[in-house]
Amino acid sequence: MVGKLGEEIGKTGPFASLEEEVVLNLLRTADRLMGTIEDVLKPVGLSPTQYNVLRILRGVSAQGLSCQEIARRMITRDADLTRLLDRVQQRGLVHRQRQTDDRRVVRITITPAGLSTLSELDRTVLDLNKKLLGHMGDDRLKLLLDLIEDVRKHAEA
Amino acid sequence: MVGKLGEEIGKTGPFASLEEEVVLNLLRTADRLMGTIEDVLKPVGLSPTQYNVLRILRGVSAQGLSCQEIARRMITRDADLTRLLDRVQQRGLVHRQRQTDDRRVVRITITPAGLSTLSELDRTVLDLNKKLLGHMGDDRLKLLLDLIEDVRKHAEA
DNA sequence: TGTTAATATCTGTTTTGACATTTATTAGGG
DNA sequence: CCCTAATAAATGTCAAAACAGATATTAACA
Repeated sequence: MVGKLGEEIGKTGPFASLEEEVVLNLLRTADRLMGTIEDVLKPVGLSPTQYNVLRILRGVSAQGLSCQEIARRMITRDADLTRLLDRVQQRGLVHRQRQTDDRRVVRITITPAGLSTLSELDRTVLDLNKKLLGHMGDDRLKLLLDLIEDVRKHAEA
Repeated sequence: MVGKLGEEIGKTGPFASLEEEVVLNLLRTADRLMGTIEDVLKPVGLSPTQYNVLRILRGVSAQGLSCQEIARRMITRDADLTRLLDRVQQRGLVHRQRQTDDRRVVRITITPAGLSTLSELDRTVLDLNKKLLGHMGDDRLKLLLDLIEDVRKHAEA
């Protein structure tokens, strides 16, 4: 029952269950992936969350999104989107404007500077993903995707 | 090419590659799992990292571990283990003692209070893991484990 | 219409994380 | 042995996350 992570982290006893082994493996794997992503973003001074927000904004053309729409789409949750946006706004990467019809919502758009920062990273990120997962064939990747989505849907419900 | 996460987060365009879709799905799934884990740990006032450290220490019997051994085994990396240990030590959950033969290393052991805190959580955590992944059969879980380990080994190398 | 609830975002405060540096101790080569 | 490098852990400092609560605006309904 002790799998390869069990050996690697020096654990002597078994995992409490197969489910636990999968959860811990998944968390550790995600942490390591995030580490490599941080490494490639560091040179341009973006955190993974900031990068994620910029990419979300690039994907929605010029009309932008409200804060809560951004929050909903993010890969990792962030309790304090306001100040995250403060920081990228100060660097000129996004633009904020209060909506006129509903003055509660603030519409966020990506600036040309934001777009250019992103495009600098596109090739690097593409290469990184290939480097991280390219060794697995497409069939195994599709299988993995199917299984992961099964987990995620259950965890998000 | 646009998978279910693509639909869910409202993305209109496709992922840049299958590899990217897998990476993003994996990160988002891990984030949601971590969220539910935080929720069950919150009542006892432990962070996931603190809980992880205590479990590592429980697994190695009484002789304990050095700081760097703990760091190596952790699920998520932590640059500041010293102060994490400060906090759990102040709560009486671990014990610190400098080694006599090599006075550079500090040996950390879990206290009875630490063990009892953990055992309070065992049932809850077991149930949580079942709730999160129990809907997938063992066969699919084993398949997922195999695929995830393939990713992790490559990412850790 | 007035009053309360709901929504969207922001702010204040405290804790935690990140990063670089520092101290203490041991190991190794000349 | 002495000097330098290597290792283990701790510390100082600053940025970012967590948590609670506040503000502004709109919606809902008696």
